[in-house]
Amino acid sequence: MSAIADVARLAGVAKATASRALSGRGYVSDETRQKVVAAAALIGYVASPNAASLVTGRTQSVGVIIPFISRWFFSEILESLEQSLLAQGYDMTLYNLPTHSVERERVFDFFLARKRFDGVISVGVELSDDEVTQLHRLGRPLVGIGGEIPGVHTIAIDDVATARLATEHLLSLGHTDIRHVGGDQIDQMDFAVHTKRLTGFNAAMRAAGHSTDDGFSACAFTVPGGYEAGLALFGDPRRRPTAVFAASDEIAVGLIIAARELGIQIPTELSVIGIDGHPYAEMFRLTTIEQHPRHQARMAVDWLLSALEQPSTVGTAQLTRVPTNLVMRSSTSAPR
Amino acid sequence: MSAIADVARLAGVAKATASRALSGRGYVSDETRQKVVAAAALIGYVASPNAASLVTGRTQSVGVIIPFISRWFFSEILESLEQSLLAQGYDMTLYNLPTHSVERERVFDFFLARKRFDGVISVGVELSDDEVTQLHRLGRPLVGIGGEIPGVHTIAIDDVATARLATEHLLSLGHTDIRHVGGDQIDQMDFAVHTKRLTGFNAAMRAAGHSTDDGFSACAFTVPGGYEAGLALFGDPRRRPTAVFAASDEIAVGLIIAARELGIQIPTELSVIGIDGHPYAEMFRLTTIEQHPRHQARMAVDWLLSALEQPSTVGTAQLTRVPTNLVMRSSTSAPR
DNA sequence: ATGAAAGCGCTAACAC
DNA sequence: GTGTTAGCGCTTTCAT
Repeated sequence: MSAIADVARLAGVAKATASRALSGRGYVSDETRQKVVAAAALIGYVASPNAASLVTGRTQSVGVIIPFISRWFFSEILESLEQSLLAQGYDMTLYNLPTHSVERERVFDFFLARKRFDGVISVGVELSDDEVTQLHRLGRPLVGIGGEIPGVHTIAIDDVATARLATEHLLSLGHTDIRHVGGDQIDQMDFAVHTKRLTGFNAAMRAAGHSTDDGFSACAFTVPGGYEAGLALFGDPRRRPTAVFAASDEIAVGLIIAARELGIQIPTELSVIGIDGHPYAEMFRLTTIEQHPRHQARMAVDWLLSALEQPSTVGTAQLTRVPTNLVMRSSTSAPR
Repeated sequence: MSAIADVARLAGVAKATASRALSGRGYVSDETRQKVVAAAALIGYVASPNAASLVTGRTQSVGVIIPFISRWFFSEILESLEQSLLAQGYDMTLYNLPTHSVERERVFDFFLARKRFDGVISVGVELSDDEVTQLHRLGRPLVGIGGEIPGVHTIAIDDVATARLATEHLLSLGHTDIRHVGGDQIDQMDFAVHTKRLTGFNAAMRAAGHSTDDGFSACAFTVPGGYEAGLALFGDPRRRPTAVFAASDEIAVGLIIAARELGIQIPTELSVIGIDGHPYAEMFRLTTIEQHPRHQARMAVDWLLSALEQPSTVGTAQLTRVPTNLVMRSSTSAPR
């Protein structure tokens, strides 16, 4: 509607002065600023971000690419990213990129190429070298959450160590017949999360002198996934483990639901531990390892925004490990 | 990087011709188009949407305002919106607006006023008259999902009728001692969804000649919320209903978990019905009423994009009721 | 069917 | 401190 020229005319100054007064950049006398601000308020002036972007190259918005929206960890990240960005005056443009998707190429070649963002946050997406190069060529800072990407600043937990910690907790209680129920090893999430958690489990088991043969069951990374796996795994009492390390709280909850349905007592007959810090953990009194998604999200935004202010930081790509911590609840105990 | 001038030079034509060839608007000979397209591909030209927006007024992006990200219904809507919009070449900018939030004013006055979108989709947000006026003044189409807003085209289910249908199912099985467990009547979601579902419940109960005194328990609209309510409601066997209508599948699942923990058999001692179509419904064999979020999302996008093509449609604000349907599973049966 | 030129609304240099 | 001027990269009349 109204342009900055209208504001300038009304305030009796030049466009440039009006621009300086409103943006805060450059020298303007207090008196003039007041006039300009009043004039702008009077006619309800709102700057056109397009026009500003065209000349400054900044868009005041951040692109987020993420493979899931509805899974707890990711929606938690998303919510936190949105809040942090909004608080700093940034819009958040969302690209939902399922792992094995035909959209992926399109998002990179078409949507991201449009450069409608000042930076990109990649959540749980393992970018290929080509994709990183492509993104870097756009000259915009890039932050990853969820796993190491060469040349990209990243916030992530240590999946192997976390899985080892979970397993060690069960071992320390005296369990020896422990299973790992986690994501399928073929149909992986990015960053080989499934493999890393299995690796941590196997390492802990072997270090304690236990076999890892037949120690793993695959399932979908969801409550129903854990439920299905639980029905299959606990069906035969003779082959039932005394403890299970689930690769996520969702899976752990599904396992517990299945166990209860089969009449198995938690934790006297079966101990279960998960990873995440999901709100359901409380309800199921699930022992779990928290990975603080909101904290990770805030760190990512902080880094991105500071990289925007100090473009020198661009070379500083490094991996920040976020500590995870064990929260004990009564889903685990010593084997009887 | 490269601008349209580069493409034009390389193809040996004027900027205007290059623009026409690439955008598809206006007359260009096939031969010329080919040359231009080849030149663009050669130097990896991508049009600057900012510059284009500045002159066309179109941004090729849509703003979405939504109160929750992690609740199933909303994340399902979000995922579907994103897919539909992406498929049509639109970016999606997300504004997460918790119901009682201080951010709300800021989003309207600052973020939405920037007009960085061609249209707005409001999901589960009951816009005030002022907000609608404000949005309409921006001259952009607006579509709502979740409840009637005067002057705004809306996609919604009939909450009262849906709640009545759910209650009638329990009544038709022969239940007379039925409770409704739903959202708090003071701390409402937008569109008074909590009240509407309670209203539908009360209407069905009274129509069948049953009292509605003491027939309602409030809880959070989540699985843990339903769980808490269930522990409280089912604790005393003497006051236990034979059936419960839960205002959402999440609540219903929480109730079932609580009931099982208390040793109550579903459905022989207690029948439960919910609303949503949540993926957990299958696992808990929950009878539910589906409300098809993805369908609603697609309808909203379709309407918005057609309104963008035919601005005449602007006056056509109307309420489209999305049909809901009962899916019977074994969480309900006749009272014994 | 194509080219030349104007201008979308803003900010950044450079004068004063 | 403030005004003038020159574009940012594109689309769109208006000529031709």
